[in-house]
Amino acid sequence: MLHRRASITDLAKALGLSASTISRALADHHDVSEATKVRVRQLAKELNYHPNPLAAGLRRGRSNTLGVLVPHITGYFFPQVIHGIATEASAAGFNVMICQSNEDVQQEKQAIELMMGAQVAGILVSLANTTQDFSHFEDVRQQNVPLVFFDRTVEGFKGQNVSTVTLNDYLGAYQVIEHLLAQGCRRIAHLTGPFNLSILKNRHQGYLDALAAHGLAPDPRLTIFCEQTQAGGATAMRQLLRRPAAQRPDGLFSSNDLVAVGALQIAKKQGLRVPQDLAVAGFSNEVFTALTEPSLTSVDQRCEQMGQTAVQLLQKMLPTSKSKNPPRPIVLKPKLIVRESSLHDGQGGKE
Amino acid sequence: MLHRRASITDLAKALGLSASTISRALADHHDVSEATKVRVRQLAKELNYHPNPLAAGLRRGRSNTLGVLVPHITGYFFPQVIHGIATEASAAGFNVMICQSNEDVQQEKQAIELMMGAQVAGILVSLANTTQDFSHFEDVRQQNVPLVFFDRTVEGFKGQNVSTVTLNDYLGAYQVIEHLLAQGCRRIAHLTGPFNLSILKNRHQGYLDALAAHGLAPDPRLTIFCEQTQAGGATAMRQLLRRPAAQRPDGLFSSNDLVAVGALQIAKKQGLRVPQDLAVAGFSNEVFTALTEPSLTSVDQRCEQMGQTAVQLLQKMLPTSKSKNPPRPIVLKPKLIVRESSLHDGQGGKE
DNA sequence: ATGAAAGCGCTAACAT
DNA sequence: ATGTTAGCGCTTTCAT
Repeated sequence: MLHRRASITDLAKALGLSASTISRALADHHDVSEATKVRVRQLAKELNYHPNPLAAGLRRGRSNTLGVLVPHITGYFFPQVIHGIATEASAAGFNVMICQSNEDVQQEKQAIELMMGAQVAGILVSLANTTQDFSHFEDVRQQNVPLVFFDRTVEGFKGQNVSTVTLNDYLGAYQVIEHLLAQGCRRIAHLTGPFNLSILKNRHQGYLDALAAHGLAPDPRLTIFCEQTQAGGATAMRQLLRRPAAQRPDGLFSSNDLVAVGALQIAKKQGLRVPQDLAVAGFSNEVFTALTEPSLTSVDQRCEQMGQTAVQLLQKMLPTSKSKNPPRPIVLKPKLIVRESSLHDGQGGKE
Repeated sequence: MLHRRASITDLAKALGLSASTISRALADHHDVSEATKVRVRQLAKELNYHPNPLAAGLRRGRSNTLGVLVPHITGYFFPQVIHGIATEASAAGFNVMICQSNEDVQQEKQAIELMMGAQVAGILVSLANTTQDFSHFEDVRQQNVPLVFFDRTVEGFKGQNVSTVTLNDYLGAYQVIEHLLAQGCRRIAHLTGPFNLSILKNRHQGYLDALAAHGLAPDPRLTIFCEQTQAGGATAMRQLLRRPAAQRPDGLFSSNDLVAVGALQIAKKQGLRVPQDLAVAGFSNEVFTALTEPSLTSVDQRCEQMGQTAVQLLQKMLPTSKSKNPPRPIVLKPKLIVRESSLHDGQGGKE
């Protein structure tokens, strides 16, 4: 038994063939005789031969691994997107390598280097929320490695082999507001966070436009910027409830589910009935939205579909693909999930 | 500007030196003159040189990447462990490559091959719950690639370079039961799942032994095997409540938080007061345990610490390490987190 | 202090 | 249908 793994030359020697024939046989190349192929495959199995992807990658200048870079893998969204990516990639014969930036540009940079070094066939990225400078993607673009930004993208970083998949956040917010208005709400507050990422800006705009479209002038005092945590939501809610009765909201739209829960808990603690006195909706359809009391209306971000779509876009940009132009950006449609927290009559839970 | 990345020979030519000198200079080898090192580093920067890890790995037969293989990255546990791994690995100069088995042995096998092919310096695995056959780890062992099993491990797969980190699940369960008994519970039910993974078996044993230690004979009818989902918990609870009053539990310990929530919701719906009529506790300290009403008592699994410990064990098994014997298995101590669902007096929330 | 040469395992252009 | 040759980028002995 060998200590090292069997290599292609081991097979070649054992069968009295050349390395190239072995290589071709294993690749099922058309001009290798069937008999030889059988012998090669047979021996490969016996010797427990596994091809060395490093050597192949080095030689070919490209591997069959896709790199995925996300800010983190906590919560519902990113793991689900990754699941979609993994499924689609696997079906297309790709391996997947996952890295986290921990919302840190420096780590984002390192991860990109790691992936480029591994000669990945393409890269799928969702940006860290602090990323302002994109020089670390220059290399990727220059070497024509296909790049897909998903969910958290950049304006102004275009290229032949660069594309994007996003959710229509604007529409998601718009739908929430229309739903709350239909439930009879007239003073709808909005909890949001910093606007560096366009996501939150777009949701805010959807909120404003939906109100305007229904003839309601948005009250700027009802948009509250808060920390994107449960505590942040609690603080914001307390602040809202300290105001004179006429200035308090009868509906609440939070751009973040955890923030919504924080607000929900304070509202209940202060004696408000949800949804009767205050209808509440969040964004992301986190797992726990189904577990709170009342359960929380939210917006599903089509996570799996986003992952799958991202891989499909990537494939269109591979050198093997015949499409010439960079694929157009894809924008997915969000799905409003109505639950108890916003449904004035009925039991909620329906979709 | 080059299309391809600058290589070591590009630097060599440009400086009139040999490739070996460049290699040594970049590795800060002691017998390269300081002057040369400076020139090399300078030019490397100018040409935006990045070493090619594939070539280095191929040559050295080992990379500085660690492979992490988990069943999935949903929920709280695995992402947190991975975070611990990533932090510790990064501090030690390792890159991390994450793969999922999706609880499927076949995918587990593929991922191991991918990692071995990438010449990882070591592998950290938590097994798929269906894994019975371990032949895919034979290769890893034979080539002496350090292997650490965490959380979900195997009995009977030992080796010079194989080690384990687990949680003391038995103790976690034991502590839960002692806590419930202290709250006055006398008939404590246990919701659990299939025993293929030793985790659930150990928690069940902790449950039994804790009762016995306090002079209570465990009633086998109070151990319910159910699907490990919210729905499974709901079904189990309904089943328990259909029994005559004297046979119903006054305490409930679920080996899974989601199952606990399902049970909790049914109990409330049927008019039981939690914790007064039924004290409830789960296991894993999932994020949502703090968000339910009442909030759910659970057991923290020391996720981050588990990840860090796993990397430390791995380092001890690297060829560079001086330790000779395989490190002893590490067993971490769980931490009971008491919340409202089990606290008969007081408000809970303390740890 | 530096260079020459060999080779890790694989593939692909160019023979035959 | 198979072999020969060269080389991907790097490290490492062995020279000088």
